[in-house]
Formats: sequence, C-alpha cells, structure tokens
Amino acid sequence: MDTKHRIMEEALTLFSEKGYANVFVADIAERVGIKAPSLYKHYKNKHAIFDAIIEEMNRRFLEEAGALQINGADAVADAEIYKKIPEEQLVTLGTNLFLYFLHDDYTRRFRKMLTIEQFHDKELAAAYTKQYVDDPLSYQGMLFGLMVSAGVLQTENVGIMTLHFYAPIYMLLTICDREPERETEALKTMEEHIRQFNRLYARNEGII
Amino acid sequence: MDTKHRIMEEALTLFSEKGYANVFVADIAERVGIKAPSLYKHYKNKHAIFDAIIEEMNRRFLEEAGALQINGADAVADAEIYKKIPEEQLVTLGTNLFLYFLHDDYTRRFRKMLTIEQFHDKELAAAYTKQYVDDPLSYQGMLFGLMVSAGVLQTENVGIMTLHFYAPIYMLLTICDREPERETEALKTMEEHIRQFNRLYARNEGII
DNA sequence: GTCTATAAGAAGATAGAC
DNA sequence: GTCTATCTTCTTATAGAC
Repeated sequence: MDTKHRIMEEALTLFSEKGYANVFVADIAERVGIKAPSLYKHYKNKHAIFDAIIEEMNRRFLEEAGALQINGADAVADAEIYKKIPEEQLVTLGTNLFLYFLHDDYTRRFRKMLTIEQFHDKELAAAYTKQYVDDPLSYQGMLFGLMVSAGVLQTENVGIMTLHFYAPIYMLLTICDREPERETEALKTMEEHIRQFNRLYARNEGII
Repeated sequence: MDTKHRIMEEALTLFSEKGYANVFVADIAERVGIKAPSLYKHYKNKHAIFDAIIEEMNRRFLEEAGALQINGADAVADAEIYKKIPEEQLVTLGTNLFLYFLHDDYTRRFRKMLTIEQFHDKELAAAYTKQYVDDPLSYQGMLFGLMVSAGVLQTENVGIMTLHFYAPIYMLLTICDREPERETEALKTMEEHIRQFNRLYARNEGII
C-alpha cells in the first residue's frame, strides 16, 4: 500500500513541473519503479491520481488551519513578546513564512501545480485564493490585530496593514517559484520591506 | 493573410484558458472557421503558433516600453501636478494600471497563458517576471522617484515604497484573473490600500 | 501486484483533389 | 487556401499470464 502513496508523490512532482496534461502515466510509473499497467491496480485512471492529490491537500489544509488556531491562541501571549523588539520579530515572522512556503517540499510542489492548473476549474481557483491569499491574510490579520491592541503597531485599517505586509511577500514568493536563483535577492528585498513596514506602522515612530 | 493572424488570436484565447497541451489544432481551426489541415498552410506546426504569439508579445512589449519612456519624460511635468492632490492622483494611477492590466483583452489573455506556461522553460519564466514584476516596479519607481524629488512623497527607500504600492495591486490582479467576480471587492480594497499608502508616505502628514 | 502484449482512441501532420 | 481522406505516433487503459 506504500506504492499507492508513492505514485501520488511522484505524480505531484511531475504535475508541478509540467502540468497534468504533459505528464504521462508511464512517466509516473517509471519514477515509482513499476510499469504503467501496474499503476491501474492502485488508481482507477490517471485523473484519480490528481483527485487523490487534491484530497490530500484538503486534508493537510484543514490540519494546518487547526494548527494555526492553536498558534492563534498562543499569539495572544506572543503579542506581549512583540512589544520588546517588534522589528526583529516582524522580520523573523515574514522570513519564516516566506522560507516555509518556498522550501517545504509538499507546499512548494502543490502551489506550483495549483498555479499551472488554476484556470481549469472554479474549485482549483478557489483553493488557490483561499490557501495563498485569504487564509494568510486572515491569520496574519489576527496577529496584527493583537499587536495593535497591544500598542505595538498603529493603524486605522488592520486589513490593509496586513495586505501591506503580506502582498510583497507573496510577490517575492511567485518570483522565486519561477526563478529560484533570485532567492537571495528576494530575502534581501524582504528584509528591507519589513524594516520599512515597521517604520511606517510602529507606534510613536513618526514618519520615516 | 488575415487568416494567419486570426489563427494566432484564437490560439491565444484557447491557450490562456486551457493551456497549450489541452488545446487541439482542430479546436483552433474550428474557431477560425476552417478545418485543421488548412491551418498547416499558415503555420508549420502547432508549436509555431505558440512561437508566433511569443514573438508578437515581444514586439508589443518593446512598443510599450517605448511608450513608457515618453510617458516617463512627461512624468517630470506630471509630478508637478501630483503636488496638488497626490491622494486622488495615486488612486487614479493605481486604478488605471489595475483595470488596464485586467481588462485589456490581449494583455489579459497573454498574462493568463504565461501564468499557465511559466514553468515550462526559463524564457517564459523570465518573460513573466520582467513584464509583471520588474518592469512595472521600474516604471513606477521612476514616477515615485520624481514625486519624492518634488517633495510630494517622502521615504528613505524608493524601491521599497514602490513595492508597497505595486505588490498589493499585483496580488489583487491575480485574484481577479482566477475569480473575476471578485473585481468589485478588489477595487474597493485597492482604493483603501492606496489611501493608506498615501497616508503612510505623503510628506508632512505624520503617522496615521 | 507486477509484468508483457495489445486494444482503442486521440491528436498531429501529410497527400493530393479542387 | 481549403477540403477529405489517411497516415503515424503517442497515450490511456485493459487482458491475462505469473
């Protein structure tokens, strides 16, 4: 039964690089170390592999959402920490988020697959927006809301402040998905971005 | 010879919706109103149509770059105008950029095709980043540089300020490419974003 | 569960008449 | 330049032995 999972893994790798239509069942089988017909003992057809990947994604997303809820609860305490050196904390928060999204193998392959397949149907489009736009904004919005309450940051509109924090990180991420060799440059840009963000939004700092 | 161009047009439409591999020569021909074999009198093979689209893109990009140079020269004068009501000018600048990118038919189809095909080779990846990241940042960076010189905006780092202006617009654009029904919401978010951007960076306004 | 052999069908491309 | 007929190749999927 391990073969079934390995098929999914290898398929995800190939789909994320070439797109579903450009990957042949024989390619997946070869990577697993079996012949194409053997694969049909594990999945009904090629598309069932894709469906299994999407299911696995939904399962993992729910798990992550659960984990974030816990972190969210912890964040109330964390917000106290942010009072001390908000700038370094923000740099760490942004950098960790960026590097996790970029380097976590499953996350990266899945995001690239969704990027390629996002226009094929509404579900995939919605999944992409939820996972890489709405959920990060929602979670970080909660953190920033706590920081505003704690008097660390200051703004009239937490939602837009969150957008100002996350949108550059998102854009740098899409750059590195396309051109991994720009990662160092992206990390430098991100640090500058966050330090400027902090100057703009930190309480009692005045204009930069 | 008009047929040759119509083939390219219909191919671009289909490629931008389904991706190259999922579009069949017969589909393109049908939209043009001919049979598949007739298409081979105009293009050597299917991939030659794709190549022609990329060539057309490069031609248009160069034209646009030229046009931007002219606008850049004009922008010196424009920067004077920005002195009066910078916030409304910024809202107009951002909204026009967003709506042009989103609604211009060729731009939209081409961007979606590049989104789908960006991981297929280095050239496409580089073209995407140049067109939708580096060039907009470069052009807007110049405009903002002029505004800083004119004393309208204030910052230590024009590049990051430009990123703060453009990254949210870029993210909203990718949302609307996936889910066009979110355009109204995106426009509202963008206006809030730009008004807050102005509060953050406008000279002599203090913290918000 | 894996294999070889093969069926079934799709899709790109060519031949040659008009 | 467009058509119909056809070739060729590729790809998914099944049959049936081991």
